[in-house]
Amino acid sequence: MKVRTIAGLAREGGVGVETIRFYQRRGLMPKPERWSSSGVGEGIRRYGDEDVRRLKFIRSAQTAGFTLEQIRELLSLDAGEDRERARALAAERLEALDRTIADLEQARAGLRRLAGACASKDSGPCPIIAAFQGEAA
Amino acid sequence: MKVRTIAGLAREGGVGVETIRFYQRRGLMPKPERWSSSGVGEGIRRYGDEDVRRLKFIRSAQTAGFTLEQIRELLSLDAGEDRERARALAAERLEALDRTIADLEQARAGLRRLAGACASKDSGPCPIIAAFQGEAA
DNA sequence: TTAGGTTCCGTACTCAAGTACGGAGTCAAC
DNA sequence: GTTGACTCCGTACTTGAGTACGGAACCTAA
Repeated sequence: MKVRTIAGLAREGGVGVETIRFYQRRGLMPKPERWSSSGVGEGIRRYGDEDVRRLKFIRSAQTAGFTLEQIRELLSLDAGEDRERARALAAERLEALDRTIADLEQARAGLRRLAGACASKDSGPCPIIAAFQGEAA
Repeated sequence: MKVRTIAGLAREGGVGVETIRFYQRRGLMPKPERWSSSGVGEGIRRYGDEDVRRLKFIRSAQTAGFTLEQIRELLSLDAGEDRERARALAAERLEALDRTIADLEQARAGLRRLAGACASKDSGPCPIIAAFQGEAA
């Protein structure tokens, strides 16, 4: 079980040190005990593999569109008994995500029209608003 | 050419009045002259169909992931001569949009796994972190 | 002509998700 | 046994996109 300092954890998680501290303040990441090798003073905190997994989970869940607050709840549900709640959160997000993806695909179509309209080398204005609006809603 | 007050424009554009004012301050929407029917006083501003189109464009462009600042530039390019720049903006956004959609589709797969893992009615914990992380990067 | 709803404007506040800063403590290597 | 990098902590600042507020001017219908 590899251990790392906060900088190592940050590196493996692809975030900055300050971000981890921020997650700790928000209750998303634990603050492991400070531990001094030389027995003198308070020492520093060390992080294990579990912390890396947790951090990576946070990043993926964020990509899925969960807010940090919702992620905090998911994490508190992990290994808990409330499957019902976990499923509800997932289902709700799944629906929103599908809507978002659909919106984005519509937007992509508009953008292609726009790029196309401005592509031909002949000078003169390309009507951006009209091109992008197209026949879309 | 129908005219409307700011509230009418807001309604047709599906935004709040304050949002339009905000866009005016940011230079995304024009501030038409104030016009008084009775000739007394300064009157109020009236908005036409062009303003509705402009407002709807802003909303679609936002969905496509442009920032308001980039949208301001696009609008200034509309009917301008700089096709090159317009195309560059569109292409860049198109690329980012494709990445985003791909990420979201990955996230959707994770979410489905999560929903599935917590779906079976047997009690006991469902390992949210593991389920969502799955085998995804 | 007056009461109400709107409009106009400047300024201030909100929210999510970080980022930055500064000083004190800790650690590892030379 | 000191120096230079890293950690810890609290607090403050940032960014993007709005929202809210309050007072004065304006407009419309009764």
